[in-house]
Amino acid sequence: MQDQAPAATVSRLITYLRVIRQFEAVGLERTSSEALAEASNVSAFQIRKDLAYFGTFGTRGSGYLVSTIGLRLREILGLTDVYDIAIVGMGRLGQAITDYPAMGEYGFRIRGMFDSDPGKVGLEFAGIEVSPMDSLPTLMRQRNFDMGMIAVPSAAAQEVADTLVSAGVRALLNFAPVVLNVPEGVMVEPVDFVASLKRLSYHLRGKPVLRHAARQAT
Amino acid sequence: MQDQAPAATVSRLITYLRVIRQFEAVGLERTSSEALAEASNVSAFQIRKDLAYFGTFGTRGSGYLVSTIGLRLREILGLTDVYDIAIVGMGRLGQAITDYPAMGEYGFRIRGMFDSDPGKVGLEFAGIEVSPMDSLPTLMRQRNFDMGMIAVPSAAAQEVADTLVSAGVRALLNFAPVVLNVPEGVMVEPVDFVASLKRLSYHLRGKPVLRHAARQAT
DNA sequence: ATATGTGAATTGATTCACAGCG
DNA sequence: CGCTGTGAATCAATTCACATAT
Repeated sequence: MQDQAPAATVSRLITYLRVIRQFEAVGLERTSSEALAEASNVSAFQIRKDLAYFGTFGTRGSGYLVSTIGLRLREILGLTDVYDIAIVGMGRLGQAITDYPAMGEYGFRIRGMFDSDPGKVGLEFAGIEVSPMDSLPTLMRQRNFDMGMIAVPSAAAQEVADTLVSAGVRALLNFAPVVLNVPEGVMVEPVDFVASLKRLSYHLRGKPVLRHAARQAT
Repeated sequence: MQDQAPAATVSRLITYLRVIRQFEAVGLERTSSEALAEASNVSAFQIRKDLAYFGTFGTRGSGYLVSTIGLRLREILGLTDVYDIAIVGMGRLGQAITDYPAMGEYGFRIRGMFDSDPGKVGLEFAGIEVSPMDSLPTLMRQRNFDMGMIAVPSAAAQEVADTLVSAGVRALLNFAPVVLNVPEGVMVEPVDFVASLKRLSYHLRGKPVLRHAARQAT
């Protein structure tokens, strides 16, 4: 099962599912590519093309059933499975992720917490004990983590990624602002809101609401 | 000054600048498209093409000067300016952003905090007092926020976006997992790590390390 | 009659090959 | 001679138009 669909399509499918969930929440039963397009800010063409990568969903002339498109989207995105996750780095960020509510709504389960700081080892968050970093390979054999979240300082991120990858993890969420080198078949998703701010600053460059004094950025 | 370069190019420029900063940190003076490519995980072609959108940077035959490419990247990305930011929603997420250290390294300054909850109004974070939501238009006139960060629950996000936009803000960082509708010229950057997890689950779909029991996702 | 599903056309981004400059 | 800068070629994604199914 190779990734035939473009990455942009997958990102949009995630949006479509969000919209469908809103439709489900208000009890809507039928919808159309037009209605989905409206709520997702894309064209109806785009939606039909995106869905077409994965088969046929609706009935011509009448549209889509909210329930079936919802189920199919969940299946396509792999959200009908459960994923066990290891967080590496239990500093402020790691701790914040721990009790983030929205994750449990899907099958994302945090099942391991690691830190190289002996002061952190043994602490408990959300009922899970922090293990020392060097126990990761051993614990991996028992718990088979599907995903790893890298919440360590930039300087340590590549080493953590290597450890996770050699333990068999093939999906990494990387909060550190560095490019990770991983072998073919391993997927890295960067999460970096400062990078997003920089995309915004590019958008605003040269036209601030108020002209500010120039300043040397570091 | 329209956005001539593709969005993907801008994202890569941010990566290049990160690499250049590492080069600066170790005192490296010269580099090449090849070296940058290596450290950024892209092709040397891509780097030269990306830079070419913005002019000429290096000297043929010898490569790039780390200092000049660093300066040019900062200029292109608008990072030599200062941006005043309003955070809306001072719940856990808003508070966490408040004392995030990496932001001050660039010219991103948090200058306003807003919340509609009277219990939050008047509290102080990082030396800034939380103002009531309805004072945003007034304060906007005094402080001219360049960017808005939306850290409110999904249900309130669109309304907050509308308020910010009509106050004149043209760059929004949206932490709520909803699609925001904004007029032409306003840029929205979504930040949603659960969406990133879903991209990972798509990557893993049907091939978990360990086969898990099926489960109905919501 | 209506809205999906899809081949064809178009647009855009990436890759390449090499011309141009130091 | 080496490495940048760039037009041309390839590849990919989006848009369109319409045939198709209900």
